[in-house]
Amino acid sequence: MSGFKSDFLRVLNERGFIHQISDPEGLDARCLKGPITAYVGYDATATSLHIGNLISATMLHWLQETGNRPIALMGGGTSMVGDPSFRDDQRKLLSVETINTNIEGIKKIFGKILRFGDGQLDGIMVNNADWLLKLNYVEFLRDVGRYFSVNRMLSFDSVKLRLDREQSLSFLEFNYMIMQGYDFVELNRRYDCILQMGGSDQWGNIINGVDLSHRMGGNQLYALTTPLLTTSSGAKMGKTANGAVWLNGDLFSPYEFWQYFRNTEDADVVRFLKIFTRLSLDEIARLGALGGSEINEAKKVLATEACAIVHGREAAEAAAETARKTFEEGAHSDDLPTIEIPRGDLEVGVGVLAAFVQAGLAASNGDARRSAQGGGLKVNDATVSDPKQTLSLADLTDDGVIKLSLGKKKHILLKPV
RNA sequence: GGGGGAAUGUCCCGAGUGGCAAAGGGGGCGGACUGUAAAUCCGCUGGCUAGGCCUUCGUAGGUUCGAGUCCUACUUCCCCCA
Repeated sequence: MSGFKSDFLRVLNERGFIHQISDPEGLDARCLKGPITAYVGYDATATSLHIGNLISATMLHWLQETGNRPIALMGGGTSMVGDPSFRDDQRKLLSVETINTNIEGIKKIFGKILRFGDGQLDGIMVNNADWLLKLNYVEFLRDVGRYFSVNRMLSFDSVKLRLDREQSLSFLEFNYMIMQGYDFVELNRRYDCILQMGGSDQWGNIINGVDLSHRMGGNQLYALTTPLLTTSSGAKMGKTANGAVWLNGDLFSPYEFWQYFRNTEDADVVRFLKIFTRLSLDEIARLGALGGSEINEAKKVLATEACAIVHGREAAEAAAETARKTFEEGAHSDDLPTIEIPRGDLEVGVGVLAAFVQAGLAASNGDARRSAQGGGLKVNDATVSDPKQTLSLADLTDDGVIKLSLGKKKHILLKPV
C-alpha cells in the first residue's frame, strides 16, 4: 500500500500514520477526484486530550493541509455510554455536567491544530449529542438496530478481551459501537463526510459505520487507523509516572511536555519527528542521520517543535531554554517549576523531608526518607545525607530560592513569600 | 429460583498450614554506567513524632490469646442447572 497518488494519503503514509485502510485504492481514487471530508471523534473522558489523541488530530491537520475538510467530533452523546473497546472493566458513568466540562477542555486544542471558519475547507466542530440524545428508542432500533448482527458484534477483537476474561459486558456498553456507527452515517448525511480516522483500537467501531452505510443503502465510506504508538522498548506511548501526557498546560506544563519528548529513546526519534512535528521529511532525514550522542540535538528539535504545536512557539522556546540552563549549565532557571513557601517557615526551619513532600517530589515523609537513603535527594545540588536536616533562610541561594532535586531530572524551586 | 466459584498491599497481575506489614512478578522511582537514550547491574516501592506505634486482604458482624486464613449475613462479578 505504498503508491498513493493523492497528496493526503501520500503524506500520511510517508509520515507513518497509516495502520489500516478499509479500501486503500478506492479511497485514494476518491481523494484524487476532489476535496473530501473526514472526521475523528473524541469522547469526553477527561478535561484534556492526551498525546495519543494528538496523533489523530494531527491527521486532521494534514487532511486540511492537503486541501480537504476536517471535522472534529465531540462525543457528548457517546460519552454518555462509554466505549468498551479493549477494556477489561466497565467505565464509570460520566455525569452530563462532567461531560460538558470535559468537552470545553478538549475543544481548546483544536484551535491550535485546525483552521475553523465558514469557508469551503474550513474545519467543523460538532457534538454528537446534537443527534444522539434526541433519538427515539424503538424508532432507532427499527431504522438502525436491524442492520447490526449480534453474532458479528461479538466477534470483534475489541470486546473479545472482555468476553474471554469472563467479565461482564453490559448492554449499555454494547450499544456504543452502534452509536458510533450511526454517527458516521449521520455525518455523511450532514456534511458528506466519507472517511473516519482513529487509533487502531477504533477499527471495529469505524468498520461498523462503513457497514451500516452499506446496509442502509447509503454512500461508500472508508476507515483509516493509525498504529498504536509504543516506544521501541515496548512501553505504551504517553504514560508517565503521574499518568497521561496531557495536552492542556494546566495538567501538564509546557516544560514537562518538552521534557517528555526530550527523553525519547534513540530508536524512536525519526518516527516521532514524522508524527509529532511538521518538519519536512528532508529535514527529518538529516536529523535522523545524526549518530551517537549527536542525536541529542535531534531530540531537542523534536521537543521544541512538538511543544510549539501544542503550547505555542514562545512557550516551547522558553521550555528549551529552561532545560538548557538546568542541564547544560548546571545552573537553575527561574522558569523551573516553583513552589511558594511562607518566609516564616524558613525562619523557624523546615525539615528537608517535609520540604520535598511540599514540593510534590515525594508522596510522604517516608517516601522522601527512602529517596534520601538511595542518594536521590539534593538541595542546591548537594546530596541530602541527613534526613533530619532542616532548611532555613541560610539555604537560600543568591537568587533567593532553594533548589530541590529528585534524581537528575526533576527540579523544583522553593521561593519564600 | 437452585448449585458452585471469585474479590489480596488504592497502578496491575498474583501466592498465602490461624502467628502477616503479608511470597513472587510487571510497572514505577532512585543509584551505577552513559548522551537528560536503550540495554545491564544494584536499592526502594503502607503511614507516623520511626527500630516503637498506627492503618491494610470486597462490606458488616462473630469465634479465638491471636483472623487475609474459620463462621454468619450482605455487596459485586463469573460459571452450571431451571
